[in-house]
Amino acid sequence: MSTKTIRNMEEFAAAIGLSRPTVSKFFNDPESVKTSTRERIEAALKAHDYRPNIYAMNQNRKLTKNVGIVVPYLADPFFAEIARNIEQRCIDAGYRPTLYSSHGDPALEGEILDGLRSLKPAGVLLAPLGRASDRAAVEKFCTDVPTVLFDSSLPGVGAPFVGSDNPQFTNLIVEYLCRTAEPPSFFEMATPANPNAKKRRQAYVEAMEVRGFEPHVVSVPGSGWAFEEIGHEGGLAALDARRFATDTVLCSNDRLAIGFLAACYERGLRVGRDEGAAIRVAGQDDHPFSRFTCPPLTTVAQDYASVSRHAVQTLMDLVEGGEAPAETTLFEGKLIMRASA
Amino acid sequence: MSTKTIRNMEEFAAAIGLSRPTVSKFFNDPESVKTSTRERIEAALKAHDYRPNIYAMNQNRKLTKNVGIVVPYLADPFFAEIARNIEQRCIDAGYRPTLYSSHGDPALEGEILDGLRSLKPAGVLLAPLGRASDRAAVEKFCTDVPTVLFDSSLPGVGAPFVGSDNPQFTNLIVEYLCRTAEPPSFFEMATPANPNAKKRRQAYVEAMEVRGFEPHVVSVPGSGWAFEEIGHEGGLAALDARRFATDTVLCSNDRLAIGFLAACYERGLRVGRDEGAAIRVAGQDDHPFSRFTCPPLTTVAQDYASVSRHAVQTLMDLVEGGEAPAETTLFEGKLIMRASA
DNA sequence: GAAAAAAATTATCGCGCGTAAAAAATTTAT
DNA sequence: ATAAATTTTTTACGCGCGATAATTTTTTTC
Repeated sequence: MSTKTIRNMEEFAAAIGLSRPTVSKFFNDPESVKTSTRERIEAALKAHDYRPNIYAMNQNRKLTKNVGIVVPYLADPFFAEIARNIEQRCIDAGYRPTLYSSHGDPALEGEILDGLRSLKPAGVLLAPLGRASDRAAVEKFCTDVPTVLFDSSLPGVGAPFVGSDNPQFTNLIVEYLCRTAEPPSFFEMATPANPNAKKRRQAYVEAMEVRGFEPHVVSVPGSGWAFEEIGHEGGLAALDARRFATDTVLCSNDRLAIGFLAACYERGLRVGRDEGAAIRVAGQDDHPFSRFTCPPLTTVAQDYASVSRHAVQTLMDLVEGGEAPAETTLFEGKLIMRASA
Repeated sequence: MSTKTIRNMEEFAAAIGLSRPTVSKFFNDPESVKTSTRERIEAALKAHDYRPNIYAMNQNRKLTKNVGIVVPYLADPFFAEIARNIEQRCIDAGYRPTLYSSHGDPALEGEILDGLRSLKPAGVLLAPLGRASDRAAVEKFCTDVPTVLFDSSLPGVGAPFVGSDNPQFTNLIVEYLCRTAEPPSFFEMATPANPNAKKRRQAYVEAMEVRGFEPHVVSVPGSGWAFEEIGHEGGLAALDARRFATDTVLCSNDRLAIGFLAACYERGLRVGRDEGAAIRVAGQDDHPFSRFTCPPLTTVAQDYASVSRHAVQTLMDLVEGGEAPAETTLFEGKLIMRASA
C-alpha cells in the first residue's frame, strides 16, 4: 500500500528509485535487467498494482504482442475447443490473444480481418470460412500480416497451413467399416462451406475403389453451418427414398452424423453394430458431444493438441524468425470405436 | 487511388484540404461536422483506405469504445450463441466488443478482468462463473468499470443483472410433467458451478409441494463444466441404484439431460411419452443441440434474444447515462414440447 | 587493485491522436 | 445590410511510453 496513486511509468519508477527506461526495459523483457533490480520491480508491482498503459505501449512499437485468433463458427464446440487450446498456448508464449468468430458470414470475416489490421498484431491464426471466404481479401491479409491458417486450407494463399490429414481420416474409418461389415455409403451435404468435406468425399471414393467396392455418395441439399439440421432433414429424405446402398453410413463429419442419428431414431431404425441393429453410422472429427449421442458415435478423432501446438509454434517461428516457408503440416486422426458402428 | 501513402490523420486531412481536428471530430462523431464536410471526408476515406491508429486514439481519451464480453465457458454452445447475439448488438451500437471465456477457471476469470481494466473499456458484459468466482475481485471490478452481469447473478455485487426467471422455468415444466403423467424426480449435480441450478432445485421442491407431490431430488457427484459426462456417469449410477421415484426425470439443465439420455440408452431404457417408453426425460434451457437428441428433448427455452438485447441496452444506459440502478431483470422461458417427455 | 564489461541513468526525440481555447469563416436573425 | 449565433479552423499542448545515444555508476574479471 502506498500513499499516492501511480499514474504512469515515470511515477512508478520514481517510487522504486529507478529510472523509467530501466523499468521500460523490464516490461519488454524481465530478463534484460539485473536480478536484484527485477526483484525490486516485481515487489513494487505487487504493492502498487500499476500496469503500463497498453495504448501508449503499442503506439510507438513496430510490433505488438497481440495475436488474433479467428474461427469460422464459434457455436461449434469443435472450434471453441481448438480456440481455447490455441489461446492458452499464445498466452504461455507471452502473447495477448483475442478471439473472433466469423459466424459463418464472409462479410464478417472480412470485417474481422480489417479490424485486425488496425490492431497491428504480431500474428494471426486464421481458420477461414473456406469456400465462402473472400480469397483475394484473405490473401492480401496474409501478405500484410504474419498469418498461419488452420483447420481449413485456402488454395493459392501463400501462408503456412496446419490441419488434419483428411484422406487418412477417411481411409482409416472406411477400412474399419469394410473390415467389420458391409462397406459404407457416404453421407454429405451438397455444398459444404469447408473444403475438408470435398477431400473426404474424394478419399472415400478412392478408398472404396481400392477395396473393390462401388462408392455410393449421398449428397443432401444444404449449405451454411447448421449441420445437425441438414443431417436430420437430409437424412430423413434419404432414408425414405432408400438412397443408401448398404446398411452402413459414413458421415462427412460428426455434426452431420448427429443430425442423421436423429433421423434414424425418428424412423425407428436401431443404430449400432450388434445383432438387432438396422444400420451402422460413423462420423469424422470426434466432436465433443459425440461421446454422448445415442448410441455413442464411432468416429475419427482430430488431434486437437497437435494441430493447435503446431499452429502456434509455426506462427511464433514466423513472427520471431521473420521469413518462413508456406508449408503444409497435416496430422493424422485416431479411430474412436463406439457403439454406433 | 492516390500517389502517396497516408501515414496519419495529419496527412489524411491535408489530402482533403481540411484541418486535422476537424477530421478527428468526424471520427468521433460523423454527425458533428457539416454535411458537405462529412461527404468530402467519406469520399476520401474510400479513396485512401486510411484508418486512425487505434492506440493513439484511445491513449488520451477518457473513455474508449471498447466493450468486454466475458462468458464462463465458451465450449458450451449456449454461451457461444448468446455471446454472438450480444456481440452483434454491441457492434450495432457502435462499440468494439471483445470476447473472452473463463473456461471454467476462477483464476482465469480474474486475469481476464484484470486484463480488461487496462483496455479501459466503456463497459463490460459479464457472465460470471458463479459459485467459483472470486466475489471480492468481481465486486471491485464492477465498481471500477461499468458492468452488467448476465446469465448468472452474484449475490452482493452491486451491478445490474439480466437473466432468466429460473423458478418460472421449473414451474412451467413441472406443471406440464405433472399434468401429463407421473410427477418428475429432479436430477442434478451435487456441486453446480452456476447458482441457477440451486434456484431450479428449490423451485422444483416448491412446485411439487404445491401440487401435493413429494419432491425427489437425485444429486449426483460432480463439479465443473463437463455436464454431459456428469449426467452420463451419475445417470448410470442413479438408474442402477433405482434412485428415481417415478418414471419421469426432470434434469437441472439440457446438457445434464443429454448425458442422462446417453445413460438411459446404455441401460436399454426407451425414453419418451408414448406407450412403449420406460422413462420420460426433460431438460431446461433449450440447448442448441437438444433438438437433435434421441429422442428430441422436451425442455424450457431460454429467451436468448430478450436477455442479450436487454443486457446490452442496460449497459448502454449505464455507459451513456452515467449512474443506473443495480436492478435485476428476468425473462420467462417457453415450454418446448418434444418427444422425450 | 586496475581494467573491462555490464547495467543503469540522463536527456531528448517522436508516435498519432485528443482536447481545449482562440481565431476565422459561415449561417441565421434582425 | 449589419449584428449575432453557430460552425469550422487554427494554434498549442499533452498523453504515456518506445527508442536511442551519451554518460555515469556498478559489477565482474584477472
